[in-house]
Amino acid sequence: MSDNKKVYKKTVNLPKTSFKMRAGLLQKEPAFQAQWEKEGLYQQIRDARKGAPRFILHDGPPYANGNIHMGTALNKVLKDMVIRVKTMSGMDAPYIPGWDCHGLPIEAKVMEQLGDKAKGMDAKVIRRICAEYAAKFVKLQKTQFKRLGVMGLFEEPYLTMNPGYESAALEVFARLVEEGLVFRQLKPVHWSIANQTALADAELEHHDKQDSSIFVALELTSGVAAVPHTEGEKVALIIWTTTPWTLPANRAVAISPRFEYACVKVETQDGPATWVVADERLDALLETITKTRPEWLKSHEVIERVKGQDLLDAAEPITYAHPLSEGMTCPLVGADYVTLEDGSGLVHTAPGHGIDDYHTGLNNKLEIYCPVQGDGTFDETAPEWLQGVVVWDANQMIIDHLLTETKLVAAHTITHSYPHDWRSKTPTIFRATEQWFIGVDRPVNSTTRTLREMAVGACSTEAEEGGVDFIPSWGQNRIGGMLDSRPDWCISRQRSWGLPIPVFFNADEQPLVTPASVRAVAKTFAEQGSDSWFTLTPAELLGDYDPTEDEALENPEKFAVADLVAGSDIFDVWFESGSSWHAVAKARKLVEDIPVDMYLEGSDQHRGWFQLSLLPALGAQQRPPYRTVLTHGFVVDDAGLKMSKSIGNVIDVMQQLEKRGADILRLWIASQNYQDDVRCSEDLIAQSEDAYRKIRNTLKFALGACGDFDPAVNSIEPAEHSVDLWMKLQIDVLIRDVREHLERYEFHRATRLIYEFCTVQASNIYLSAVKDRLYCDGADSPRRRASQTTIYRMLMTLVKLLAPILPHTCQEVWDHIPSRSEDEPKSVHLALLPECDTEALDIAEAIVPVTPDEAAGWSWQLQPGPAWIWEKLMELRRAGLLKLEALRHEGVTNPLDVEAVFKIAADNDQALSLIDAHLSELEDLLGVGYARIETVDQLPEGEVVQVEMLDSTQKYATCNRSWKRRPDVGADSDYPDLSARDAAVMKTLPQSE
RNA sequence: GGGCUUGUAGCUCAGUUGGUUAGAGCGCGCCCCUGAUAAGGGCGAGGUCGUUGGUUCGAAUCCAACCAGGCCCA
Repeated sequence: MSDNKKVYKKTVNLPKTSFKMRAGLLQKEPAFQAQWEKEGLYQQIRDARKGAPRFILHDGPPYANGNIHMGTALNKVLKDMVIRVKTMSGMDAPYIPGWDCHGLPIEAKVMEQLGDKAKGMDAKVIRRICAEYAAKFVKLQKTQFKRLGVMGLFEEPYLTMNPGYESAALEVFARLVEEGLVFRQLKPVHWSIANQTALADAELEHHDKQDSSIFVALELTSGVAAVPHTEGEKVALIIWTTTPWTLPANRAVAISPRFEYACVKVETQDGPATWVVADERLDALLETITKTRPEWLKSHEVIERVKGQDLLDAAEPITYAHPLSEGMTCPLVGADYVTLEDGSGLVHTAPGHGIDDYHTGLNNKLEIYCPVQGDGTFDETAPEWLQGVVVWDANQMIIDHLLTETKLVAAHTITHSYPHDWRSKTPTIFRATEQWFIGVDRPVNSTTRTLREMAVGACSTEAEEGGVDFIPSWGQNRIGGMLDSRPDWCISRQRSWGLPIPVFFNADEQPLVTPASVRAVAKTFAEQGSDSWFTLTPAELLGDYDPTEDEALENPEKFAVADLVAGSDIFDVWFESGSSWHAVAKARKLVEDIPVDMYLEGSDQHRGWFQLSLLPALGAQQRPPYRTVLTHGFVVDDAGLKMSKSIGNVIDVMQQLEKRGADILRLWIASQNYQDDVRCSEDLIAQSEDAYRKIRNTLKFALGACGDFDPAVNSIEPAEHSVDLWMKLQIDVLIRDVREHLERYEFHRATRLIYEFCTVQASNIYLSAVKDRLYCDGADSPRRRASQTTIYRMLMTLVKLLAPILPHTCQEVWDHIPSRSEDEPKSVHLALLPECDTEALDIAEAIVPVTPDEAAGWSWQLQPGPAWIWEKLMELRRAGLLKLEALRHEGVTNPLDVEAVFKIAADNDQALSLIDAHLSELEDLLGVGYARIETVDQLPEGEVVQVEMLDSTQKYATCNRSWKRRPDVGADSDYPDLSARDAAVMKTLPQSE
């Protein structure tokens, strides 16, 4: 560098900012979070938005167990971005995070830790340990959520184990009792033998299991006339089952009235017989016999085929001898769920051991019989040889017994998918027990409609009043399908760690559960928590409740409070979290009444929280709890497979947080289309880190460019034809489009627009173009100030649009903005999103230019608007850059050593004036030293302006200050090594020597 | 097995009511700048639009089947 260059360097206005490119997020983010907490930013926002329209995003409580994972982070950050966008849109959007604290996973974990010590331990002691366990993880997860930059009322979260919450959940229960939706019934439920409890659907998972698949012949005891057979020979129904242990509870055989059944004459080693089996299943049955006991079946022949309906309509009803209970006969019944996919087309029906069987049992007045006890052993009502035997062991015993009795047709081992208890990973059974239910097909007292009807209605496409919006819209299909088919909701569990179902039993084992009795318990719980259920007497729990004054009781004299015994069931945890719209949204006065604005959870919650919040809300208040349901997909690995420890493709969120920082993770989340599954890997997050750097650098450059700019003093509107006007247009387009995407919660579109804006419009084009004037124009020159005005506008736009996504970085930028205008708030998080100058946009975009041909059809002449003009100029830029690239390969590597020549036909006045007006802007957009126009007689067909790039190293001298090679270097004799502009600038500067 | 859903360059995403040669940014490769420097600029190479069949003058787009994922069930 020459001495002169060194001298001039000091006179150049280089970027000036203390904002560092090195982000240091790992140190800065916790510092910002501490600062926000100290300054009470959340409360400041509440105060600032007091009285503004409310937006309530009601938090679905994560389970207070373990560390958060990537899915939790995705969910919380999406919620946080929604809250922040709404807040910055001027709404009052408080956020109260919550935790689901009760339930089996915690209890199981605690029991596991206690080991043998748990035996004989008092329920209230176990509950205390569970509460401590839950509290520990609430505290842990709270720290983790805050580390993600999630903003909310973390000092007062809602916990489902808080007395106030428990009491409020009981209030919801009281309403459901009042509406006649709560009932008690013997019903087969999924039962975990290992945990000795009924399980909710959500507590099951399916794994492969080996079982015995058997075919059994059940001999007819009456109605044989309906089956063609040889007089005097046995007639038998062939049934199939993979759970031989349920045969003691067999009470019927179900067939389909629609199918054809074959009457097959067989000769076996046990003698002759006629079998009834579905025609379509006969071959499969014979194949099984051939494979398992080929000697046994000597011959077979189909005598005739009869319709299932005909068997059901037999003059003398068909009955058969129970396979295990001597002397018992059972009926043949019809059912529509019989399939021909496997089995024999005749379905073994045990109403105490299966849901379909149960319904068939109800329809046909069969006994709901269940000889299996909670520990999985047979009770004293079972055949003596089975009593005390565990069902899994009973399978083989029963097969052996059937073989001895010559009732077995075939048996072999199969592997099939079978429900397992998600905690103990052991297979579950269906077992009929007395359970509490919320009925979905019972008319709700105050409406005559059923819960199912109301729920399906609220979620249907015919968006009636109070209908729910689903984002994405197929959520409606999904929840609708589930609501159509869901059974009554079994809300009771036989465990300790939960909210007790406030039921008392009298001496006759009759339950006391009325709106008043439930509310009495709710009152006690509000004061003393649900632990009181285990420490207080029923009289104390019920307080001043008096059965004789309870109109809901038909026979109050039978319910003397002193003689009552408290029940031992607790609620399904879903009932608790499903009451949060009342226990939190209403109780904390977030809303006057439901619906709240939004529930936002993963798509698995269509069956979970969305549905199990909808039902109680409809039951209690006949309206849905939410206006909008927004769902997101799951986090999967880079190949789209689910993350699992066994595959080893899990990306740990806290590890990423400690490695890269929250804003990187947030940017990654914001850039994903969450409606689908979200792919995640180390590399994919690393890509967001690159994007972050680009954004950060753009912000840094803007801060540096405004280092000596005070908007209140130095603002100047850009001159006509300046590239600043183009930039202003781009900013307005950005604001318009980004806000549109944000309003639709399409963060990934908004994020991409902002990012591409930083890359293309800002970095590649505008900032590169105005560098020369920022650096070399006089510090206070109008042209430079106009660019600064534009850059400042760009900076404020970006920092506000980005604030919901990158709260820490934007706070940092905000703190570095020099001479930030007085009307701007102290924190960017108190600011409003930028407004688009729609008027300017309309003017720029609405005036559409037309070619003369196109104009022919119009009655008036259209003028090209700025947007169109700039589009043409940008095309010239692209063409010029290509030429520049070609020149570079010829050895002219520095564009400042190049002059751009625009060739225009001499008679094209319009083009000449257009290019002339924008000549200096084109010079900078191309980054060349000099640009000029050259008129020519004619241009090739279709060309209006032709751009050429010429090596000017031999033609012009280089300006030692701006480094541009141009003809006006040396024009000022005082500064022979400077261009005219730079010489003029130098003369305005105070002489340093 | 059933319900809902997804499949466009290595990655993240655009692709209007079916209509020229399927786009962008990143990443990658090559080049340049050194006054945005743990930065910046330019150019370029990347795609049988999951597969197969069908409708159509014409399909990434409409239909069907299949394949591979995901969630929820059985």
